Amino acid sequence: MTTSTPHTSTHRVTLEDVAREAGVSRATASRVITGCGPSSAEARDRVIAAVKALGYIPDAAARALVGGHGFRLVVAVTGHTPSTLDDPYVDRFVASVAVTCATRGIGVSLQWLPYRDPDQVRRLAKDRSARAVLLLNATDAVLRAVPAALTGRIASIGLGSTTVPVFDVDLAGATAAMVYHLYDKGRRRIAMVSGPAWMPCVARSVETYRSLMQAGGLPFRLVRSNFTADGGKAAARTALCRWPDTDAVIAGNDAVALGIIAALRGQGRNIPGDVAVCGFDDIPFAVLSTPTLTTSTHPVERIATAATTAVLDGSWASPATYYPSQLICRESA
Amino acid sequence: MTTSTPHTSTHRVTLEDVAREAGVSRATASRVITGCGPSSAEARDRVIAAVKALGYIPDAAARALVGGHGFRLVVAVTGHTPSTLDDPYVDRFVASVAVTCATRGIGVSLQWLPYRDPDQVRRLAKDRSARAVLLLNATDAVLRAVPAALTGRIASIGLGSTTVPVFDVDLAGATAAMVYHLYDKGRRRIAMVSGPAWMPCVARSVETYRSLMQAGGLPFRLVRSNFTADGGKAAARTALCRWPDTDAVIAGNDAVALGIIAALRGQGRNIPGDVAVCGFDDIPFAVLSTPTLTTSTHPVERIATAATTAVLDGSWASPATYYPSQLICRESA
DNA sequence: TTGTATGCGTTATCAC
DNA sequence: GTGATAACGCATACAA
Repeated sequence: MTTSTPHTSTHRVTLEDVAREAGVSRATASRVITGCGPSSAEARDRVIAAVKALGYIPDAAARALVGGHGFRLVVAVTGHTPSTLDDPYVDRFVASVAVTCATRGIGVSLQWLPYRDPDQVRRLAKDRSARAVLLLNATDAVLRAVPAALTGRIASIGLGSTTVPVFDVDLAGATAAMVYHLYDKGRRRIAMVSGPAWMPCVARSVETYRSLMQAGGLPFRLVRSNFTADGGKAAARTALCRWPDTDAVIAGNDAVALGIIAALRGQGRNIPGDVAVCGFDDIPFAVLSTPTLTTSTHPVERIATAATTAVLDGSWASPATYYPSQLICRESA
Repeated sequence: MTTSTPHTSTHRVTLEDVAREAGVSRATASRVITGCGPSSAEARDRVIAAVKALGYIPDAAARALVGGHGFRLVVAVTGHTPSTLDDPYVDRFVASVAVTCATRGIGVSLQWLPYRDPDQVRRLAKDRSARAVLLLNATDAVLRAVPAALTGRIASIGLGSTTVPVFDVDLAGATAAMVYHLYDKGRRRIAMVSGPAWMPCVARSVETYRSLMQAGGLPFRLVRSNFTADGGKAAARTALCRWPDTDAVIAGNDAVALGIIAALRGQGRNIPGDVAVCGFDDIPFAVLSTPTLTTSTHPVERIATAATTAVLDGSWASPATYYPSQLICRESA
């Protein structure tokens, strides 16, 4: 069963070698390995044995060439400047995608998608090396610019469309849980410091907050910010200047929440005594802040893995998949 | 000069199309585009014009197939468990690499390299889809297992070898600056909470600390930990139990430093009054902690970009490149 | 079920 | 300086 030719270290083992070792043709070996097409049990066993014996690894380049599909997954992040990519959330997402891709022998590349030039999505369809695309912070304009050629191999985190499925955390549920939690704690003048208005995913939080406050006859107090601690500091000042009696703040993420806490304490306010603050993401340092931060989990890894799998396999169950976020009650609210 | 066949949106423009448009052979078109081989000025102009007119993008898969090289950069992180990959530093590094790779049309994949099985590096050489490799937290055993086939397209962050160039932050310089800073502030009983002993990069910090303390006739107080806040908490308790009069602690990173601060404050110690604490990395939350954290910068993006470029271009100036870290003095030390 | 033959898009080796 | 032509490794339509 073993060929007489020894393995020289320079020689790469190819499908031809496997077929010869198994005593079958290349076609049969290929069918067994890909799992597509008919194959007898005996042939299958022999091919599999040969694969293991020779340590065969399919050449992804050749597969991509004949298959006509690319070999890298592109993560495109919409934003106003290239520094949009310089974000811990993006980092975490990309790393998760990179892990999921690794087992399939493909890689990830990360690029900025200018807010001002949504049509750049089309270039991704032209580039044959791009096997699939994952959109982050996509706007309506970006979604409209998605060419039909990308259908089935593109997904979005945040906002989706009829042709682009969306995978994200259940922001509405998370926001509702926070509002209820604060209400239970006796808070009635609850403000929200949300992300920038142009980010579509922000709307889901804001709308939930708005409808809940309205239903309860409570005041609607919204301040727009970015997703940084500095943004949180500024927003806190704005909010307390505008509505001094605010007794709770829901922040867009933990960084913002920590910025808000810093600003509030700087003004002599007691957290959570005077103002309760809660964040979103449950970053590692949420448990290290003073006070420790009440927040809600963000299953970034699950989202990244699901979106990657969907876009690579080219099939998904639903046009919209939202993963639950869990409220983590600590000291700040 | 323009062909009569219109561009159907489904048809991908290939080198054949460019050659036809330019009125030359595929070979000539290829020579012009790659820049390798002879070509007349006229042929060059016509090919370049055709490329622009048709919006031609070379098929990377075909290039990789004929060239024999891969199309993805593999980042392999050594550690005891797969959760080694679940680290903000790794995330940040991978994202930076993914950005640098994007402009070259290739992708990144991230995988765990088991501490117990260093020989798994060899598999990367077998896999033709891997164009280059970047090692994180590589041990001596891993470095020894690196096959010759990887020479010229592998680099390491942390520890290098004669065949594997290293790119990293100047940990020795950063540590020295911290020790001097603490000394200037009057601290004399300075402890260090380092990363685990098996991580070679940790040695550079420890050695610098050791020699400096020895030179100054000061006590050497080392506690091993991991790079998490919980690890920092435990290490702080150990250190203060062993050497109650410790008046300063140098932590392995900011997470550890914040854990140390939390533990110390829990024991009623005043920071920096009783004990000065400094970290490393200068994470965004170093400025948000109470007290704000004295730390040192970590140019992860520069390191990642340099290593990626070196390993992709296959050439580098020096076998070891260390980037400076800058001390950031805040309240904690 | 299996083997034969062809094509994927590019680079490189030759003659010319 | 240029143009045929042979690889590169694999998947698949087709014939057996």
